[in-house]
Amino acid sequence: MSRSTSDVPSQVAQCPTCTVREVLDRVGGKWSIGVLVEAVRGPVRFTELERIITGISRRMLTLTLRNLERDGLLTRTVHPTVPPKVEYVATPMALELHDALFTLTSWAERHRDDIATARTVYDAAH
Amino acid sequence: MSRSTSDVPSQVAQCPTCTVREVLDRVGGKWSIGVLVEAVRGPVRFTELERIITGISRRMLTLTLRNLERDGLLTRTVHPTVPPKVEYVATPMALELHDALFTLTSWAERHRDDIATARTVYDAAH
DNA sequence: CGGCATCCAAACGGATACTG
DNA sequence: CAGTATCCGTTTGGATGCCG
Repeated sequence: MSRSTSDVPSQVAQCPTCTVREVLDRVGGKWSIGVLVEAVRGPVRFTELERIITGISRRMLTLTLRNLERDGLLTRTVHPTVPPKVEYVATPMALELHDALFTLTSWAERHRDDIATARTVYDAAH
Repeated sequence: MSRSTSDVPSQVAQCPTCTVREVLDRVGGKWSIGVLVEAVRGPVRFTELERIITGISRRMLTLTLRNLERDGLLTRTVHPTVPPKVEYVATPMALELHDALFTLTSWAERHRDDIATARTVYDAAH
């Protein structure tokens, strides 16, 4: 792993660091993961999400959905009925991302206690 | 797994979603990954980081270092010399995290073009 | 039902002067 | 060298009214 350039397929993000940041810029938001996870389970409606994801505001849900849709992680389907019905579902790409996040979940679970301890120790010393 | 009930009101993560968020709360910051990556490569000094990580301010470097240290991801070593010398190095736990992030990197590389395309399409339609 | 628009508060982050 | 303190602009996010 060199600091200098290796073979790059496209233009931006040569270094792994930047690549990771790309992901983080998408799902690093406070609510993105939560919305994503629900959409992976199957089609889900706006109001459903609002109920499931505790604490999210109407505005943030909208913003999160729009961003995920824009990045091609979510598909938005409008049913022209009365009352209106809109369903969101994860794309194949999002499913893969969901699986990739499992590695992180695993890490977090393994080290949850270590981190808690580290914090306690640090806070005690400062 | 029911959508309807929120069986656990606790602050601690039971669901995978919350677990992922725990990680993101640590390394989701603008500079965390960059600093982490450098510290994984070996001991690195404050000024070195300031030079390597383009665009970071002195304040943000300090804050990022303190947070990573607090979470037990970085070890800070002070050499009582003149002039002072402080070295930061990643802990074993951080090394594992670094590896786990590779899965995400891989995803981002595979789908970089897809995302770019999705954005173009979305922006054109709105 | 599914939003968008508006207003406001808090968190995040940059620049830089100062210090042991 | 390795920070801390301060100031200030930007971004993020919550609450809510309105509307098709």
